[in-house]
Amino acid sequence: MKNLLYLKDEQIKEFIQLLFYAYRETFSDPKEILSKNYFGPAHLRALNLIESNPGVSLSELIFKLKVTKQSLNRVLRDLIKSKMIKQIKDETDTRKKKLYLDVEGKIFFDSVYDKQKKRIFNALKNSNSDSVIKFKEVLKKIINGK
Amino acid sequence: MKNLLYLKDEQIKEFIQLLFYAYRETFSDPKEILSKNYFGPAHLRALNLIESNPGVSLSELIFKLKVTKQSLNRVLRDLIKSKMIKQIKDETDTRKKKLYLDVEGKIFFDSVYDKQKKRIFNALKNSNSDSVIKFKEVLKKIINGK
DNA sequence: AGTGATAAGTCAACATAACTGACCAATATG
DNA sequence: CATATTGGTCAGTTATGTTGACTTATCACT
Repeated sequence: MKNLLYLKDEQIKEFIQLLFYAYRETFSDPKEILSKNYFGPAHLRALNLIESNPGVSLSELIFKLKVTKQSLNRVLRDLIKSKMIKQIKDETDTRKKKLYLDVEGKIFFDSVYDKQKKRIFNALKNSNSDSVIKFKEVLKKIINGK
Repeated sequence: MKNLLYLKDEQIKEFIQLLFYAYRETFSDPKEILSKNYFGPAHLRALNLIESNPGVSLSELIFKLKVTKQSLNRVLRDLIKSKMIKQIKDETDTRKKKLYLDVEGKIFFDSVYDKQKKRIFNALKNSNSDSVIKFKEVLKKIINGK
């Protein structure tokens, strides 16, 4: 625990590379399915987040994706036009519009997720529950810490 | 080991989200330093790879980054013009040009890496050597497997 | 009831980084 | 010599991001 000698620059640099590859590969898997519907990586990122956070508002989505609302709006327009997502007014604050996958979107996302899932599942299937939890903890520390 | 009941869809979906955030945060840290030199994320990805793989050729870099040579060439032109990287002809195959960080590039990369390092280091400093190795193994499986 | 903040949406102009396709030159390899 | 490979370029296009300005509706507060 106390011995940090193994955490050399070369190790950390390798880590940075691995993060890049892992992200890129995971988000490249459904590329063909997406392009059939004229969607790109930006649509995938939005779909993933809306699916994981049903009822998320536009401003929350902007915060999570770290893009401008003008940029995100273009993507959401496409997704709404093709019935992938729907907006429902928040009851308590009617300014807010909550975003959900629409019926077609759920079907579509299933096929998208199926592609992404395989890669992660195969990587984790030989790890025990404890390793998976630890893995997530480190990822969360990377995200929250600095 | 055999019990995969914990590997539910929700867990895997969370994993996919965490990979997105972890990649984005790690590669956002040096944004300001980069923009001072009129560099963007594409330059960072190239710099990271050339630093980790000194002597890499253009075609190898294209393969690693999964972009077209036209796209990569624009980025490399910028980096060469500002003396960040240099090209050296391969002795055995003079068609190939090996890419290295140039003197200025090494100094510049140090400041870039310093930003990226903190996030990873802080996330891993409380993990033991064994966890770090396991973490890398899973990342590599994600990259290579499908 | 009025003021100011917030949420969503839009228009326009622009920058970055990706793409396709068509070429060319130098060099290596059979 | 013929062909493949490596690197480089030009031109045009697309996707996704940016800034800035402005509107509308709604909420929250005094």
